[in-house]
Amino acid sequence: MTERKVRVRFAPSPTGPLHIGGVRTALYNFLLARKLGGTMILRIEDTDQNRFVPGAEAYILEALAWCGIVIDEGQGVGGPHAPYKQSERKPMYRAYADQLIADGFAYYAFDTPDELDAMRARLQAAKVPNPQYNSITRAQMRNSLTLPEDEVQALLDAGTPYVIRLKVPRKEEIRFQDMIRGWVVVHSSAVDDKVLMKSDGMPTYHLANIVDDHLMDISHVIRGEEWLPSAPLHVLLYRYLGWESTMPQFAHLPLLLKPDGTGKLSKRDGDRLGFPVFPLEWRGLDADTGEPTLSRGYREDGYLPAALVNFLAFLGWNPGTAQEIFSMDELIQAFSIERVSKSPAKFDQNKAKWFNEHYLRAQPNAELAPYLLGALAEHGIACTQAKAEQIVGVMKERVSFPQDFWQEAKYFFQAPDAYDEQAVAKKWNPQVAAALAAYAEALPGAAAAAAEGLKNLFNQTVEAQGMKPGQVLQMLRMAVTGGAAGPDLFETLAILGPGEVAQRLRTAVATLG
RNA sequence: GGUCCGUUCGUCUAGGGGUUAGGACAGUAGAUUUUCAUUCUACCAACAGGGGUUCGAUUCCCCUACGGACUACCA
Repeated sequence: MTERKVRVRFAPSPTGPLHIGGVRTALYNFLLARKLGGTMILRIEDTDQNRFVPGAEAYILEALAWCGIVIDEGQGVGGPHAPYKQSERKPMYRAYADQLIADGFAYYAFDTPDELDAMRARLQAAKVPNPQYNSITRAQMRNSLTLPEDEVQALLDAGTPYVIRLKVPRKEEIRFQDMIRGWVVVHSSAVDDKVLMKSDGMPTYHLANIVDDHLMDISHVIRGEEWLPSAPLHVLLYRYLGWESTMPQFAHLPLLLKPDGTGKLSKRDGDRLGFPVFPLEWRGLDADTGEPTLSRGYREDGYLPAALVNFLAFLGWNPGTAQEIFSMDELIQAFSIERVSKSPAKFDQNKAKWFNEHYLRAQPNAELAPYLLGALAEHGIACTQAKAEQIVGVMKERVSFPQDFWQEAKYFFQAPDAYDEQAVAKKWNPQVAAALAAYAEALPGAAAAAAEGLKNLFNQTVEAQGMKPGQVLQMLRMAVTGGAAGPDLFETLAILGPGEVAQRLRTAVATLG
């Protein structure tokens, strides 16, 4: 096999927000391109004007960028094969359909929707196992294969609506090699005479896809398994167009399934099970009611892009080693299509969360601080970058998502307005109160405001009161934070500062007696 | 219904004709921690079923079951 430049493409339809499965497809394309020193192309497949959704294209671009999937060429970045949007390439497709007709591989069909329905109904009534427009049934339909030439011409001249269909042979074995599944063989009798050009003059996905992949010199087609059934049709198109020698290699990715039960993961599953199926939040309109809808996004739910990417990469692929944590660069190094599994993967929120916790803990405080700062700003609370970094530093071991910072770290900014009743009932008593009061008095004079100094001072003060630190510690935390659990207590006190701590202790002692 | 694809712990998966079938997530228990969390340790848990081939099959082949995708002038 001759060496060929690796050029892969991700070709979504702008019919709505990009599904998480689509993100994975894009990711695998990107990984392969980078791994092999190739080019990653983004093409927008918007041949169905009825399903166009405003904002979907911008969403796709933003989602990919957020994930760190870089587009080398295509929509949004340009390149030698522009335009990269099929609606803008419309004039290019017709010539290929004409070529197919001229070569006897395609034909005009004038059947109306009603006639097509009637045909299917007839076939179904006759218990034909697979009703379709094909090598047999086309003989009874109104097309350029059955109609006299002059009549066809007359219909064309009269502007009668028509489509162009592929003339699929009656008996032929169509085979191709899939990089993931090996040889796939389909008999042509199972393939119908697919519409290539619609009556509105737009190509269908099938024609546009093959023409563009050829024109853009695509070397590998990596797409979801839902395309496997139409791959034989695509092979036929490459052959009839005379492009078989440069036909890309196919890889059909296993599907992403619902976490429970069975079936393809869908938007509704996310709503039902309470996790996002989209990378970014999406505001759309309900297809049935037209009501505005809001779909959650991984970004808004607090997932770090690196965590999502790592998680997604492992849904259907693994390196064959024990390593599970991979940066994008490491994924590029380790990735190979051969190690993509054949079987579909169920979506596991627990694993996604675990990845996120891992990346959160590995993230530098300086990069985490903005999350807390943002929430503080919303509540009108001022805070320095340095203090926010300190807080997220002690908090990040105990949260799953950045937005948890505010909820968990509230007490750094607001004195508790209530105390954990159970803890109070169990451990609060006059001696404890006295010890805490003594600590409050000693605090302002603390030589060092660092955790270590505060701890020593606490131990000395409590022991001077004739008690053991362990008897008072829990109540110290409770008096200062209101709760019974949290990060290292003296680190917490250090961040708060001796003055604030003393103040809160006095309040607690006054309140609880 | 038809065509195609698939099937290892609850989940993601490794493995592969002879293995105590490995790892991770989740779950459980313990250690550490003033507490919670982290961390560490241990435990729990799988080759869909039936036929072949073979000295031997979870691994190769066939059948069945189950699951999925597709079956539009949607992609």
